[in-house]
Formats: sequence, C-alpha cells, structure tokens
Amino acid sequence: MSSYNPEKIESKWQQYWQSEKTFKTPESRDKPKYYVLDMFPYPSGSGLHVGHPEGYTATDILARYKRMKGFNVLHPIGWDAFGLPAEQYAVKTGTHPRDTTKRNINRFREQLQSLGFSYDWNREINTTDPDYYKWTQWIFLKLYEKGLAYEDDVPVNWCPELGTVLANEEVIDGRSEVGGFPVVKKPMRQWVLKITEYADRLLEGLEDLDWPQSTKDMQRNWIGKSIGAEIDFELAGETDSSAAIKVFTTRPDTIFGATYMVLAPEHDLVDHITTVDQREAVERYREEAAQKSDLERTELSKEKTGVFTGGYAVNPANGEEIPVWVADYVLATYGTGAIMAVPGQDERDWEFAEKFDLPIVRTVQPPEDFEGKAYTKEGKTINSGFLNGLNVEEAKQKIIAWLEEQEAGKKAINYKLRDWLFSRQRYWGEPFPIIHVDGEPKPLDEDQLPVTLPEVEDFEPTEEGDPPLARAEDWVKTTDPETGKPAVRETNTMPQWAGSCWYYLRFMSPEFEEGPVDPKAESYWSPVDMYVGGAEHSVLHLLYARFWHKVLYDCGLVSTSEPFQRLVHQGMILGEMEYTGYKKEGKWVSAGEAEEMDDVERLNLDEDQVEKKEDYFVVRGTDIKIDAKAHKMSKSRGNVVNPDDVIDRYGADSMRLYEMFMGPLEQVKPWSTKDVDGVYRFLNRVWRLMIDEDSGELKDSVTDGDPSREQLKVLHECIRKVTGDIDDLSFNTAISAMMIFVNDANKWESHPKPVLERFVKLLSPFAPHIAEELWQRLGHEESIAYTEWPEFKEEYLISDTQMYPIQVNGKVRGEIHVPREKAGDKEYVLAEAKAVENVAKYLDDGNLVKEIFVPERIVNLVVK
RNA sequence: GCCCGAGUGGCGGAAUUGGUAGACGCGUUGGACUUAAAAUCCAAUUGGUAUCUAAAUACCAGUGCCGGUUCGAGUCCGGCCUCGGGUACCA
Repeated sequence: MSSYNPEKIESKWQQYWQSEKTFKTPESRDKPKYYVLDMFPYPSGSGLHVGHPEGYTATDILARYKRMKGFNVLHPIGWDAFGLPAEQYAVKTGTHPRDTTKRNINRFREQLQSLGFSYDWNREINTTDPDYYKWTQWIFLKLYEKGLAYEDDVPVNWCPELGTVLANEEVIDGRSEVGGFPVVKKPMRQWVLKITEYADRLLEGLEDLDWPQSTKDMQRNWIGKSIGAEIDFELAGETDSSAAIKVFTTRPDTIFGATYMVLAPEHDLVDHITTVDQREAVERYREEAAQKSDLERTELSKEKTGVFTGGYAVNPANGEEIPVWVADYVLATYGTGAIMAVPGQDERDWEFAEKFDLPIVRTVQPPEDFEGKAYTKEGKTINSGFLNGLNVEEAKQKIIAWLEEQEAGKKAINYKLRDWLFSRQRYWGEPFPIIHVDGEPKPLDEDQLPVTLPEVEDFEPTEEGDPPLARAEDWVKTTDPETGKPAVRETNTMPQWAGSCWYYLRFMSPEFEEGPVDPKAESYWSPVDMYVGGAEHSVLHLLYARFWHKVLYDCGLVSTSEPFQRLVHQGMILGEMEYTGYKKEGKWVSAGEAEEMDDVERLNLDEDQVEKKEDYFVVRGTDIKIDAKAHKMSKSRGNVVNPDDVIDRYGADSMRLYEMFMGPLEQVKPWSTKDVDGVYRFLNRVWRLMIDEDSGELKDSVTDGDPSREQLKVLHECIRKVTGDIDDLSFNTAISAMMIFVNDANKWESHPKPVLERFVKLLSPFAPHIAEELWQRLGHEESIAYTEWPEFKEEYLISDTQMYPIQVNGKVRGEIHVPREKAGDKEYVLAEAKAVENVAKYLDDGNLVKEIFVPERIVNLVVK
C-alpha cells in the first residue's frame, strides 16, 4: 500500500529544503526582485493560532510563484519579541523574559517550519537581540540629532494596573488596550517623538500607495488635518494684547455668531481671567475635571458641564464683549485648548448654550424646512455685517483676509495627530541610548551601542514608582564617557512599536555591521512589494513605520519615501459556527425575547437540532428562533483551533490549502474543520491520479505520449485561471480551478507526463510537499521550487464551436452551437437562433422589434 | 452620530468589463463496490407549478427591502434595513 501519506512526505521535504538551503535568498542582482513580507509575530506563549498561517500561506504562495516566474525573492521572518506578556509572566514567576521569549520563539519557529513556508531562515531576526536593538537605538540617536526626540512633562495616560504609561493609540474607551484596565491622566517626564512634524508628508504619501482604501482612510482620519483659522480674542478691559485668547476654528465665517468662549480646564489663561467672585467655583470645577479619567470625560458624561469665569473677551468681528467659560468639552490637547463658541452652527455649542442660557445667533441661513438646532451645512451668511449674502467658502476667504489685515488672526492648519509618546516604564524593551548629566539628557556616542538591558532580580517598578530598570543601581549610575562626570542612565524603555518600525530593512542585510542596512542591499530590495498582516495595525504600526522610514529617507539611509508599496490585510478567521438556543424555566424562548429576560439558560445546539425557517434559524420542528453565529476565537469561549491538530490529522498541505480555499483572503470567515476534508480528498485524488496505490509506482496510465487536444484545453484553462488568480490574490478560485482539472483528468484513460508535470507546478505554491514528491516521482532530481512556471497558450482554448444562449425579452429560452468560423456572423447566428423551437414559439406570438447580438456572448430577441 | 466594508442555496463561497445566478467544496439523499464498515466512485441537491408514473421537458419566482436605468441588473443609480470593522465632544 502506498497511499497519500502527508506525514511522511512533509517531513521528508522540510528536511530537504533545510539541508539543501533551497530558499536561501539569492545573492545575484541580475533578475527583477520581489520582496514579500509578513508582519512578523509576537511570539506569545500560546503558540500559533489558525489566524497566523492565513497571511503566511498567502505570502508563501506568492513567494514560491514569483521564484518560478524568474524573480529573486526576499521572503523573511522574524520575531517582534519585546512586549508586555513576557514581562508580566516574569513578575508572576520570576522567569527572565529572555528565557520565556527564547522558548516561545523556538516553538513558533517549529510550528512555522511544520507548515512548509519557504522563509529564508538565515535571515531570521529578533528585536530583543542586542545585535538588532543596537540599531534601533542608533536610529533613535538619529531622531534625537534631528530634534525629533525630546523630553517633556506631559499629561500621559497612566495605567496604575500595568504600572506604565500608554500611547493614545493604546487606550481604547478610557481603558488599556492590553488587559482593559482603567487609565488616568497624569503629568510625567516622558520621551516624545515629533511625528507631527511629518503629518503632511504622512498624509500625502498615502496617495500613491496600493493599500486598502479603508486603511488609508483610517490613517487620514487619525492625522486629522483641518484647515481653518487662528483668531485672537482680546480680553475685555485689558490693553495688553499678548494676553488674548487664541482659538482655532474651521469656521471663521461664523465669527459673528460667536456669543461666548470656552477654555479647557487646563488652559493657562484660566487663572488670569477668572474673577474673584468666580474663583472658588472655577477651582472646584478644574479639580473635578482633573480627576476624571478619559472614560468619564467622554463616554459617561453626555451632559455638558462648565463654569463661568466671570471674565469677558472681545469678539474682533463686531467688538461685542462675550463671556468666557471653562468647560471640559473643550480639550486642552487639540488646537489651542480654547474655542469661540458658535451655537448657531455647532451642535456641541448649541447644547451648551441651551443648558446655560447663553445667546444663540444664526449666521448661516438654514433651508426653510430645517427643523434641527445647530445648522452645520452650506447656506448664505446672515447677521454677519460685511459677510452677509456670501456662501460659506466665500465668507471664510473674506473674513480671513479681514482678520489678517486687522492682525487679529490668520489662516491656520491643525492636526488631530499628536506627538508620539515614546517611553514606557517597563523592563522588557529597548533601553534608551541616553544618560543624564547634571540633570540634562545627553545622547551616547554611536560607539557606546548597544546599551544592553541590565540584569535585575525583580521586574516590577520600584517603591518610588520608578521603572524596573532603576533597580539596577550599578547600571544606572555611570559616568559620562566624554567628560568623566557622574551620570545616570535613562530608566525608561522604548515601546514595542520601536523594533517593528524598521525590521523590514534589517531583513535586507541582517548581518551588516556598518549600519542598520547595507545601502547596496537597500537599493536593490526596497520597497517591500507586498506586505500582508492584520487590519488591527492599520494605524499604529503602519503609521509609525512610515514616519521612521521618512526620517531615514531624510537621513539618506533609504532610497524610497515609503516602505510598503502594496498592503493587504488578511481577514480574521472566526471559530466554528455556533447555534445558541435559549430556555427560561425549562421552556424554549426565542432569541430576540431572551435578550430582555433574566435567568435565561443558554444552550449550544448541534447542527441537526436546528433548521432554517425563512430568514431565521429555529429549533427543529418549532418556531423558536435561535442565534446562529460564528464568534471570534478566544480562550474563554473555548473555540480556538490549534493548527498543530489540523496538521496532525490532515497534513500541512491540506492546512494550507484549506486556509486559502475558505474564501477571499481579505474577508472575515468562519472556520469549519469538516470542510478540511474537501481539500484533503482533493490531494488524495491528485495523488491517485499519478500513483498506483498498490505498487506505489507511477500508474501505467502516466505516459510519455503527446497530450490530446482536449487534454491541452483542460490544462491550459487551468494554467490561465491559476496564474490570473494568483496575480489577483484569489487563491480560493485558483484552488477550485485545480479541482476542476483533477476531476476532468481522472476521467482520462491516459495521462501524458507533460500535462501532469505542468499541473504539479501549478499546485506547488499551494501544496509544496506533495508537489515536490510527485515532481520527483515523475522523474526529476531537482526541486520544483525554481522550475519555470507553465506558460498559458490561448490557442488551446479555442474550441470548434461557439455556444450562444438565446434570450427572448431577456429570458433564456434556448441555446445554439455554431461553427467557430460562423461565430461572428450576425446574420447566420440570428437565423439559427430564431430556428430554435422554443424560441420560435415566442416569435410567433408577437412582433420582433429588436435583435441584440453580442459576438461570442449572447443573443437577445425583443418581442412585443 | 460619522467614516469604511458586506448581505447570493442547509453551510463556506463562485459569477474578469452589465450578458445562461449558484462554479468549486462541505453537508444531505440515493446508488455502486464490500459479509459489513471505512475509504473510494457515480448521481441528485434554490424553491415552486404543470405534463398519468419515471426519465425528460416547459413555465413561474428567486442574489437583504422598495423603486429606477437598460434589450438584459447579483453587478449601475436613488432611498431604506440588517450585520461587521473603525472612530467619536478634534472646534
């Protein structure tokens, strides 16, 4: 017996690829290059889940395909190995994060290798390796030199539970992204990177990238560029014009409707402007606001709050004195931290004005049927002196010109994007190449790198609240190598994003010692041609990496202005479909009702306990609606699928094939283990197409003879489809095309080698192990990996006849087959069409008013 | 609320530019092989109606809902509904 045995052939070929260094990246530069990259994983303790191999299989198919198409392919992998989980584990167990990380990496590597990915393992990199983070630190020095890294006392997102600060991006709804703990604002000395300086270039750079529209949109929203004006409102009764309140607005045209002003509670002028009478109330309000977490300031407080300062400012447009309030609906961190409130044209201001009984003046005429409160759309300006009658855009132009003339304001641009908070109070991260001498930060010299992590016993923050690195006192206390003065080392570490900001460059020359990347390698391999990874990195990683890349570009270290030319997000793989029924006191209740009840029992139902009735699933034989849904895989839900189990049962080739066959790469899709049977059977059929299961030899039907016309047609249809589909990343339909080929080929009496060989090549990027094995058994000594991709020839697809569906009034009533040479002959085809019995009867019943003839497509006869 | 994306059989999904809706796979049903089972192979499988049964054929309806453009709409346009993702006092 010699049936398809994935276990045996897969380990055989994995060993072969490793010992023969089959996928070592070529050193030659004489061919076109293709750099295909996966977002490298964080090696977690739980190993790979089935979501990982989805993107990895897609890139592996591309890598293998491109090699066969004659490209030099760079297809590397590495580890984004700094991070919180290993550190939390260290706090709990005392195990050094280095050990945990090493163990996890070994496991990940083993799992990836068991899937047969064609990575160049000689280029494996690890962000926690001092030889790697030396260059992360080096790049930080470049940022520092260019004035893009600075220390600042900033109100930061402090997470007491995690004992660290978080970037804005790591805080979701006032809670930490990791762990979901509450986050409060707290001023602390932090390292900050001036990403805002690159806001415009980060925005413009998006235009030429071949990225998903949604990801570009998200980055644009995140950068949040708005164009408007900065306007100074002088304080009433003061001659000192430098004490004016500066506001940013996108609607300077509405200035005549500015009936009051609001300062953020943290605004510098609050103290100055508050009158004696109001001081107490304002102070109290500020204290309350300071204690609120972000969560309370946004989600929970729908109702506007605020306090009058007692002070007044002068509206420069009409000279009117307007009251100045303090309210936390104005954010200190956006714009100037102060606004001119225009309730007539702003919903938030309207709400506030209504609550505190402040005047409302409309300055844009709403349409007659307008019933809302604030009107924020287009219209003619009213109640606005010299702006009356203009539309919004004209009014903006005119008022800005006027303000500039009066030296009361100017055109201005504002961004939502803030500078990037770049330090963390953690152990397991890159140390900063910074010492503090006489209380001032000082960068270390390049030759001092890497600054390696000191050994500590305890990975928690110190009692004084200093980061864990402060525990390494001998390491912290040092001397300035330049002056010999006593110095202390920076004890913050870099955030996890640092290492992933430039790893794609290191892969180009992982051994290079003169810099982060060898310029010769860089100029050949840049940019990444295809980058595949999860949509959860749409903003964070991808924006930060683009920022660093542009800085490196300005330093002359890279040759492209953008790092990732094409980006694709693989869709999430959900758990198996779950059917959930609900019972209350032993009786079924419908899913909709159950939502509003207490003490409802949830029951997981089997597929055969349910059926579909109209648009809903119900308990079989009843009208009780149930929920039918695939959920995100999670440990708590217990629906996580482990790729190892799938490989044990079906083999890596089936695993790869199934992940691609499930559906379009970018789509969210539910896992279904029983569906793996389908692709597994397909591989068995492929095997039996060529191998005699009794003898284990090539079947007798495998011949050296010439293929028939029909065989060539089936083959070339397959070549055409598979080639085109790989180019479109439509792997699911490529696999379906190969299934069609095998279904057809199984019916043939003889199987000419040239046909089988070309089919095996088509299969090889998808299921490389079985393809190598069959390729060898077909009589080849070399690996299939660098053989030439089969060429598609149109001529084999042309058949002797052309089929036309015949429609009458757009409904198909028959079909005809006409000889190839008559296929374009309109008169002939129409005559044949009308002769079809089932068509003729419709013609007899009415008048033929129109004939549609689309060559090689369709005939439609319009009858009235 | 705002910005994206998606709704097609029992299920995953297919339909390159408007041109035979449901490829391919899962599941289900029937059959072949087998002492039996597994495996494998063959056939059927959107719903409905009609022709005596079967085979077969024909017809009607059908791609979330309502309307439109067109000889022809899953595909284009307008208006909704539902689900998923992102974002949210950003002035």
